[in-house]
Amino acid sequence: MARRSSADAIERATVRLFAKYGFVGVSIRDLAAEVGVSPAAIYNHTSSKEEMLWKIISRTMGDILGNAARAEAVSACPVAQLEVFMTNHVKYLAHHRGEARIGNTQWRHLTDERMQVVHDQRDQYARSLEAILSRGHSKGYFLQGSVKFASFSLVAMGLGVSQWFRSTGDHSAEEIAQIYVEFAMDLVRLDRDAHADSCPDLGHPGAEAATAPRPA
Amino acid sequence: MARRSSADAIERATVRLFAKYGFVGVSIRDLAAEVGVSPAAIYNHTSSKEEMLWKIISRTMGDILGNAARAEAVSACPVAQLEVFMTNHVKYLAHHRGEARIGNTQWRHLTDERMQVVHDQRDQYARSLEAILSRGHSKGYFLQGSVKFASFSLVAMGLGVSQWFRSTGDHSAEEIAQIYVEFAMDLVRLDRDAHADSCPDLGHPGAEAATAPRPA
DNA sequence: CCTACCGATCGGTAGG
DNA sequence: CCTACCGATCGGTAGG
Repeated sequence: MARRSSADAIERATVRLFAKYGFVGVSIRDLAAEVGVSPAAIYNHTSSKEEMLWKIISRTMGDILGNAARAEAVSACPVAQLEVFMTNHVKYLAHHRGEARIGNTQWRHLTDERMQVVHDQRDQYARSLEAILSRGHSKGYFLQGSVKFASFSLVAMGLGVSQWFRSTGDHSAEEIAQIYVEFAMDLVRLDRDAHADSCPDLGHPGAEAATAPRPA
Repeated sequence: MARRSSADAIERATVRLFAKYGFVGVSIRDLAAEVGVSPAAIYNHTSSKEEMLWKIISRTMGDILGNAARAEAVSACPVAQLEVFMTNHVKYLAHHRGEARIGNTQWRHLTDERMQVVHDQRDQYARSLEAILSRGHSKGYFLQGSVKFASFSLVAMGLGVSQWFRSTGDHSAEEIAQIYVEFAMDLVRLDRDAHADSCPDLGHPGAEAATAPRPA
């Protein structure tokens, strides 16, 4: 795992330390020591500490909003959309644990305008999942009517993954994502018969798993 | 809402500010200014800043472990235990939002031994929920076999509540707890027939809701 | 409960 | 990328 450049090494150390000790709990001197340069050298790669935080958070928010957009684009069927959304959600948070922690707990240390941007993006992410659940409920695929709370729950479940996931554990991120897709389908109360009867995109990815009778 | 004493006012301000800006992001001077005393006066009520953090976290962990113990004691039936566990979980986290945030994100700023205590308590909490799910699965009430991940998911869902809940919102904590109990029963795939057939504690609290056919 | 202060550390910069 | 340093702020204490 060769460090390609100081910029890279600094970015990686920043994510690791901000995630562990928080933005305020990490000094420029801590970062410099971790990378093996002088404190002043950090400022060759950034204009301020807050800029480092913003870089991490804005990239992360962009990533997950991209995942959400791809989930909505994958099919006209809310079942397929939910499956892809949840898969992306869990896999991203498992593979970007530090970024997830930072994005969720450290945005209060951004300047006011940036804090507002992040707040709006979080809102947009939750609302895009909520929209999937709403459409599925309208079509009669998802019997669960509390779409707002269901949406919050599914988002929170994924954030939980970012807290305990270890790539060295018994399950890969892929396997965990599959389990969480199953949890999601149960939580929204997928009606497999209703879905099989009127799916607008027959044969979409996961349609078989979503309509086949469940193993006892 | 009269402040009964400075000690009380300091404790409340500490929870509020630690939850919002983090342990390292709040200075003794911030706390003093919030309460309206001099910085030095804070030390009439505590021996150190870390002691203030420990007081909040240890009390909170004790509270939720007590909730978990009461859930296991309420009945011999895992369905009743899960219902009570989830109700307590959601209601406590809705009513102690600041403490929940602090307990979940600020324990890294405790001394090593205290950090270990909190780590063990978090483990114990998750394992007590996991034990309920395991017993329910063995008895054939809960069809979901991924009890570890289901347990993590239910804990994370509750932590989500502590992030967005407002007592001024459309739903009371009680109402939200009921919805989340429903989510939990769906996520573990409660088999209502199996439960009605062999519940070891017929007539336990919630048994009716847990066995009655679901409204369409 | 206060004023006044301790040494240490902070984010950031000057100058090379 | 470095050494050396700036003013500000930190947790905590002395002395009353």
